[in-house]
Amino acid sequence: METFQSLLAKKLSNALFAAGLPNAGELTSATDPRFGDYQTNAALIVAKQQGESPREVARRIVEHLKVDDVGEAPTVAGPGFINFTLRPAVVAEKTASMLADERLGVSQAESPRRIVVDFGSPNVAKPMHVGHIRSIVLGDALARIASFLGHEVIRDNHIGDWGTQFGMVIYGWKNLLDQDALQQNPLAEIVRFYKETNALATSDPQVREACRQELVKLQGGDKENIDIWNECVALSMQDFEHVYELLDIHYDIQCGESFYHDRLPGVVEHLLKSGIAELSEGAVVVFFRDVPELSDKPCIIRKRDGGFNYATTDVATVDYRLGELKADSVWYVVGAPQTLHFKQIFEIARRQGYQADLRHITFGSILGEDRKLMKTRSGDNVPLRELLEEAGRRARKIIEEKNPDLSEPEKMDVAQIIGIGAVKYADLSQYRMTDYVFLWDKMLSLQGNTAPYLQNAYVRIRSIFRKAGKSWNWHPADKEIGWKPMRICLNESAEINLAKRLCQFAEIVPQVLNDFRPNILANYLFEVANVFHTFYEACPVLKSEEPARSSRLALCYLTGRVLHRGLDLLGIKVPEKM
RNA sequence: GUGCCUGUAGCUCAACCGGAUAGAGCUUCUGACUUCGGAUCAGAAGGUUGGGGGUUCGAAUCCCUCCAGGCACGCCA
Repeated sequence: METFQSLLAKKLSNALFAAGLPNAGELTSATDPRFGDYQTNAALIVAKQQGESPREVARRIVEHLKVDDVGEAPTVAGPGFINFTLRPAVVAEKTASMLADERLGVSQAESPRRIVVDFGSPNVAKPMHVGHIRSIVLGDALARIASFLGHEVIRDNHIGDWGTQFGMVIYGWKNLLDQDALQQNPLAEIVRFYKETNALATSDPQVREACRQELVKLQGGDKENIDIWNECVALSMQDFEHVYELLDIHYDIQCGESFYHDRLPGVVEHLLKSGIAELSEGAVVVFFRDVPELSDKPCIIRKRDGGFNYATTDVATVDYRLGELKADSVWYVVGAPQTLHFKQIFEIARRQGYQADLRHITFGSILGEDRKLMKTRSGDNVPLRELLEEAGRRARKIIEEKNPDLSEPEKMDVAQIIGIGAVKYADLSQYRMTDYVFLWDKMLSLQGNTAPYLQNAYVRIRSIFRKAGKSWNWHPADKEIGWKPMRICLNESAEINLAKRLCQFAEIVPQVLNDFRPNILANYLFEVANVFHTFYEACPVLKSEEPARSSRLALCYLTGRVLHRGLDLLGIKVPEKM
């Protein structure tokens, strides 16, 4: 289904051609309702290129614009903008066709790609903490959107399950393990003795050496150490899975660092042979002498002592994803501190001849109310599991206040949906690069740009349909569209505004991937909820006469589906009641 | 020291590849309820876009410079 935007863009392009002008500028939705629904700055750009009067160029373009099938006659305004206004009847038609479309008008990508999305990536023997939220939530939302747009998405959890920390973990397991505590809370106990070992190793060279020996034994395949390692990985995974369940996150593959362990010697050998890497001060190093920004930033892929590091693993990972998984694109949803590292890894991939699209998608930090990195009172990282449980508890409290009549199972279910949704939405509704302040009251508020506000709009719609009776008994999540083709009539301005906004869903969703910004979709959904509420105030639905009644019910239905689908693309669920 | 990121209303954040009078929400103030779930809506107030230069028809956006905060810069991940 073609969007108004792309339809008008084609018409514009034709008009420019017919007027003998170069194709230029862009056609976007209007920045202000006074300027109609869509606008283009094409005349301004062309006029600049050709040294002519912008308004004069605009007039020439307008002469060739044939848009009478969708809108009013285009107007020239301001310095030379051309504004377009849609006719309500055309909007009504489009709205009706959206009703019958399972994809709500969103087109599949013209050239579907195979995309590996690398996000989350927790470390074994360390609990996931608040710092992991952004990677998980962002990565999952991007994966959902890419998948909806028709790409083949492989979600990969690159778990930190191999590396020097295991020397200490194994030493701690052998010397400091408290079996009872391990039974009680396995991961907490592992973290405890890992920290203690770490402290010991820092102050005591003998412990440090012992840890190193344990690591050497592990890497040499020592049976006892391998068993301990396996046990620690399994216990950690249980904890991760619990968090993933709370967050409704599902990976397609979980190729952690250990998965690549066997491949590392081959990787280094290959890079040496091909001349990409060289020996330097005993280590194997890749220099980027011809890349200005990396010229003084070499990348070590094998340490002087023969050990491998995370750069080695990441090169092996690129090999696997591009060489064996045949990915066209890899998205690394990883914090900004690793920017330099990924520049190096991507450059090494390029030198190996890979042409895939490799992206490092960075994001800002989560701050506490003091505007410093969010920590517990004792200065530790905030465990993610506890944070999510807290979200559920707080949501539960609000539900008790606002809607005590819900049944107990409903309360539990709704609290989960609202609490988790609030945390996810707080993250996704803002530009990923800026740091943001984590405020419970703000994200759980029923007012403003929050998940509960959007969920409430949806709940109101569902409530209307419960009252509307059996003949309207379908659900937005149903695969089957239970809606017969019907006429939509748009008379009130609130109806027109709502319908126009709904039609933009298909324009917004693909935009998210331009620069990996789910906040564009979040803001759009907020606007939808907003114009819906205005409509809801201004236009009675159930009490109105036919044909307005059916038409308004259809608008409600479509709004419900857009909210449902839109939030689903962000990984957020909606309750039926709240 | 070098490089990257960030700086927008009192607070939390938008503004898509340079577009029109920089938008929301919270807070404050003024209105609208025998409501389809008022958990809402309508309206008002609130700005030298960190400072200063520059590029042009036009700059929060691009360039230069300074300030503030964060991060990274050869054997941790």
